[in-house]
Amino acid sequence: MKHSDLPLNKVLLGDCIETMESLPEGSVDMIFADPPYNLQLKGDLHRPNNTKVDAVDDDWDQFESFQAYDEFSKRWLKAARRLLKPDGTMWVIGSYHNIFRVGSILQDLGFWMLNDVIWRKTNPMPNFRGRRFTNAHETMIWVAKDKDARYRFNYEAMKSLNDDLQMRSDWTLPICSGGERLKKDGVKAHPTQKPESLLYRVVLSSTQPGDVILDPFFGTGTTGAVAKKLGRNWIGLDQDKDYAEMAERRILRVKPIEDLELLRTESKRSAPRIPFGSVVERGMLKPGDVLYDGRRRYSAKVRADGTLVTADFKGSIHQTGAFVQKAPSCNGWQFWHVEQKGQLVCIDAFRERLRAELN
Amino acid sequence: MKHSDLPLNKVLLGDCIETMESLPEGSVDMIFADPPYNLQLKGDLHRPNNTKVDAVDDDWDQFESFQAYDEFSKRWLKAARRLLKPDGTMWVIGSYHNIFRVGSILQDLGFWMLNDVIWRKTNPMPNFRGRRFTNAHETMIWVAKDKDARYRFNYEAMKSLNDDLQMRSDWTLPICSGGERLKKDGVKAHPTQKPESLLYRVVLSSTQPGDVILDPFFGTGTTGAVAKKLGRNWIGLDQDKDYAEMAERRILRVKPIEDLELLRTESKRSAPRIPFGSVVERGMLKPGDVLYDGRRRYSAKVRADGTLVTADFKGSIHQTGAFVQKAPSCNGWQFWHVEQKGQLVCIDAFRERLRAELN
DNA sequence: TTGTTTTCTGAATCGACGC
DNA sequence: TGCGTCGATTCAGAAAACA
Repeated sequence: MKHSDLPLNKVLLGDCIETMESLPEGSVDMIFADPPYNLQLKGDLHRPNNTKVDAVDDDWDQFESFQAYDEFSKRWLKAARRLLKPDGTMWVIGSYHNIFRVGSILQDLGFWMLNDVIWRKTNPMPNFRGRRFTNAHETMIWVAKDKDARYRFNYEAMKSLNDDLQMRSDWTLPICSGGERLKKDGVKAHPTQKPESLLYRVVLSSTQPGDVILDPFFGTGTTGAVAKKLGRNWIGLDQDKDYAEMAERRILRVKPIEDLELLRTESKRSAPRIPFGSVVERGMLKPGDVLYDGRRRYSAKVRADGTLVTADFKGSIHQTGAFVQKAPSCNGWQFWHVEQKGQLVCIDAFRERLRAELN
Repeated sequence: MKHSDLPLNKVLLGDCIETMESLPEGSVDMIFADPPYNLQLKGDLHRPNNTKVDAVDDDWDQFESFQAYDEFSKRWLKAARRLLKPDGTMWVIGSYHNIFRVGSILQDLGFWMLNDVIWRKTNPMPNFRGRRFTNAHETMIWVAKDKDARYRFNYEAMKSLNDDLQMRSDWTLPICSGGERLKKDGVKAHPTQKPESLLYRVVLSSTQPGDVILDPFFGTGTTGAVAKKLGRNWIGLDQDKDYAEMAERRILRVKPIEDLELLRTESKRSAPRIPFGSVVERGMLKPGDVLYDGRRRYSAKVRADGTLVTADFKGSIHQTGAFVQKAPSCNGWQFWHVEQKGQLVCIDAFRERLRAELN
């Protein structure tokens, strides 16, 4: 799949399900969807008979409208699943009115749940009647296409964004207001415009520059604006011409971050692999040098071929570390140290030095 | 319905669905349920230090399929619905593995959703493999029996509990540990014991003294312990004799609180931690912006993930500040400034602004 | 006795790659 | 596709151990 086969960085007007079905299979890296939940379905539904409405019928009404919502959800989620690349992921946001239905259907369709992420609003609408808890959050579900997908998660970038602590499943962010909120004739243009900060974190966590991000319920185009800012491609679907025009105008004004280096998310995972043997080969350690664990409980000797040897074991730095600790596994780079000027220095420092040479 | 028709303040041993079906219809004011989560774990998980994570692998959490789990859920939820008084409410807690299925079924059965409430854990288990966001919350769904029910919500009590601000739908509470955690021979007695603080808030918000509270998955009896403490009646159902005995012994030791004022939580919380990443995410600084120290001796560029970069270093605001000064450590918030209208402004000002939003 | 450091643990759907 | 090998990965709070 080449990007050139896709209508990139524009809004496609029309029914989102039909549009998705017309786009090439397995072509999209990530989907962000903010589906409607207040469908005005009642008029379209046919009760099996025309009997007078009573309490029982009320229940029936409710059931039938859930069923209609489920049908709609299944259709667009199936179309979305078809569009996703095998290792692509999808985010769906909703509230308690619809998110449980969406979540169940996602599981039924074979999507694999990675996280449910809570958007905690710093400034939610208060509850006026005092009959419930202030509804101060929305829920996002993040899924991979299936259980074994090798999806993208920019762990280190998320950790950096959170002061070097793992990013949690609850995100505290304000709602979209002030200058960021699109207005038309002085009133808000769209009822559910999402804040760019929310999309920033979504996009930064699960895509890389150049990826294709699709939003089937584009609205005022927050997904596109953030995608452009972060150097990703976007495709917006919407059936409302006014929204589509507003979104395109909005995104036109967005300036991408130019220096791609600033966008690159660090991933230790993709750092070049350094075999321990090269540390010996390069003379940073010599055969016969003695390694210790951090507290000098264990020791081992370096051999010329980059293995270690103890009184009763021979093997890689990892195997030997695991053996002396009687542990199932061990990261030898972190475990072993060498004495330099009376201090124990972790051998991982040698690996870092070799990596720096390669960069 | 008189209370005398009910087996109050004891644990009923056996299958919870059968037991519920044997109790009188419309007799219970509130139900709190912590059903099996249907975790689908396979293989062991080790921490980075090679210790094994003690996961939930109990028989009662094993279901063959989503369908089997749904059938089970429908059965117990129907039985629970029959037991509830017309104006009673029910709470169900779960995680992303099961809560979407439970939520859908609740809606299908005609329950009326009042809130979904997020329990944010202050001290969740971290994510060891770095492949997801740290799963730091669980979800509770609070429902009335139907749309027009005149359910109980102690609005003022909740507001008082929250420093005279409306109680929100996200609750920040620690997990159950330390002395509160029931142990048997030194190891945790139950894999999923809930903290009493969580149940305090549930019970205090939606019941009044003298009410009957039923828990169909009683386990070690946290619901009963809190109910007794708060002067409510409780009924616990469980099929495990050991758990039942442990719970009864535990509740026997509980002393009811006479002065409810004591339950007020002093929540003059310390200043919330603001990661530098949020300043970028929120657009207060943009990737590529240049930061200087107060005397413009050093400069660094902001990256998209909230790290800084200089000619020969990349890292957090603190690490980078320390590096350029060749100092062992540095408070980046105080050290770095940005030029605005020709003036250097300390980036700590941004942190203050974000803190103010969190009030 | 008191302050400091180390250890332990909690509802977890938790790898990638080559042969 | 299945299996073995290599290698990457943790935060907060309480309790225990130690100084």
